[in-house]
Amino acid sequence: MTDALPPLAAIRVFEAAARNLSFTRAAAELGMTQAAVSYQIKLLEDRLGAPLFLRQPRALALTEAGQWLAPRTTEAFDLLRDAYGRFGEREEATLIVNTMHTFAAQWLAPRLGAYQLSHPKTAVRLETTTRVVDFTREEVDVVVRSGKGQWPGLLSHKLIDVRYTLMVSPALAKRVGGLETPADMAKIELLDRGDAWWLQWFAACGHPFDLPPPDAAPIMLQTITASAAMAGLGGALLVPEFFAQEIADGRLIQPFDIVVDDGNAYWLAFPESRRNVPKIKAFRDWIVGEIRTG
Amino acid sequence: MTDALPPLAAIRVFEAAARNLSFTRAAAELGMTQAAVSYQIKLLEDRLGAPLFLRQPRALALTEAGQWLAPRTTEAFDLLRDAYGRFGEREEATLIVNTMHTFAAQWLAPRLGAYQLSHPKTAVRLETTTRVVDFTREEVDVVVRSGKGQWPGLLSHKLIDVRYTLMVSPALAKRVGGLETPADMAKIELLDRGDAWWLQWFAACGHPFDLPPPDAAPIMLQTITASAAMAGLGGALLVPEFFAQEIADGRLIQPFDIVVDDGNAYWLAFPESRRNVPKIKAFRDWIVGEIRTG
DNA sequence: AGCATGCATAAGTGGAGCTTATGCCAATGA
DNA sequence: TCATTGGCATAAGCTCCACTTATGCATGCT
Repeated sequence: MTDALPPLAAIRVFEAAARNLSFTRAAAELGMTQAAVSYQIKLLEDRLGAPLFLRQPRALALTEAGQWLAPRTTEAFDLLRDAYGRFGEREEATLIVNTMHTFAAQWLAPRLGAYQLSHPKTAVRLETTTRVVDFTREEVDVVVRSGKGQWPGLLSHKLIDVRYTLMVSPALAKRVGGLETPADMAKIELLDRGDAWWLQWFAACGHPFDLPPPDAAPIMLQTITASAAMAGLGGALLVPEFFAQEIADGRLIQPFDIVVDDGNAYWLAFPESRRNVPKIKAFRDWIVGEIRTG
Repeated sequence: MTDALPPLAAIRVFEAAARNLSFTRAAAELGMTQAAVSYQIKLLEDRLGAPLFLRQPRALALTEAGQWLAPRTTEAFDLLRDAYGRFGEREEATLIVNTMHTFAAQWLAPRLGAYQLSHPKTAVRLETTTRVVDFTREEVDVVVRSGKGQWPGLLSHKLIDVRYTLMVSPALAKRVGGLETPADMAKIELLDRGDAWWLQWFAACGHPFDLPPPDAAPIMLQTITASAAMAGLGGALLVPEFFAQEIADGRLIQPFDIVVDDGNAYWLAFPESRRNVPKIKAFRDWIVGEIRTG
């Protein structure tokens, strides 16, 4: 395809001039000077080899060639103006959030309803993955991931420290006669006991303990592990912020104050270059506020 | 209308990249480097606040935003490409020639048929005016006008010298007993005798003559004056080239060799800037050839 | 491993696309 | 008739942006 299109700048100027039938008004509309319009029109006429306007004393008129070209050009520009004009609004329509399963299930999902209510114009699409997403390869607006919060090109906000503590169901604690000291841990099952956090937890409580061999099929999903714990099947290491409601309801209790932590945290992150995109800014403000107010 | 259109150069590059799903191929199509395409796409994405492409290892893909924008953009560009692509061909379709009445009637019109046959793609529209046309104000491709052939901004080709000579019908000459010497002129009527050329003509033939007062209603159109002469109503001053056929047919005769001339000529003229427009070039070549070959 | 493919990025540059300033023409109006 | 005004053309000069060149990096292929 021999792209014989004349310079687009000239075409745009022609479109405005033809619509206004005035170089001066076209210049005003395009935010440039009348001289620039005159220059571009001349350029286009030279390029096409035919005059497009008749310069009559006080009035500008299109030649036949111009009359033929003008409506077609305007039609094309109307399409562009419509598409790029509605783009912004369209873009605000959906926000794609990618998080880890646990955060989505235990923290975000329960709160999303409120967000949707306060931001009716944007629908949140919540995706969960285990793999780390690459913003240049996948279509995601913001992510919640764990780490130290330093990712090149990304702006991040700390949400929740990654800290684990022991949780059991009150019924289980009662059945084994109470969990008063770490030594009592021998009385209960350890859920998801392949989890390396158990090692740290026992180290932190200063009580030597022989960890049993890991389960054949580790669970590794806090939501499920927590369900097992609530069912009284054993003790689980869980992030307290994720189960605040369960503790408040009395479905889980935290027998010891011992909390382990490796310095990682859950972070909200998104490309630095998109920090001013309204829907992203709105979501960030909301989630940071939610964290602050508990 | 807030013309929030992003830079058109970026839009054009996006259109090509989206169509090719490859920055490299788009660059080749647009005759620029891959780096330039990458730059423009980034510019557009920054401007819109949303990525348009997913840069996957060996394959480029459009994001949802890109998928929404691409077809609309391509549609607009297809319109432009179609319009500006067909423009040239359309432009060749008609040639507007503006001449003086006499030249059109006596010289051009009889030959136009042959031109149309040899250039079937362009229709010639022949307009005649008395007023001098201004190419910037009226829609005309070429003119034939008389003068010295020097007009700023115009390119001109000399066609025919403006020379007048006496013509009468053979019947009239016979009726008055022949026109042998200028003295015989007293025997016939002078057609269009207000015409200043008569003064020059009598001066040139060296024979004193009292010009009668001008007609109440001067004709000033050679075609009509010539008709009157052919009808035997008197002698007329006519441009010989315009009446070659009538002389050949014996409908008019030129009794004396005396010819007057003020240095003016009929010229073909058109804007210098349009000298390479095919239809103009073709017409000029043809008319110059017709003049040369008589 | 090593090569090929394809996009990103940095640095540097040339010229397109402006602006400012001025001229010119014709219509308008006192 | 003369001054005024509206509107486009033109010249000169500058600025910045759209490019190129060169290189890097990641991935997939052989």
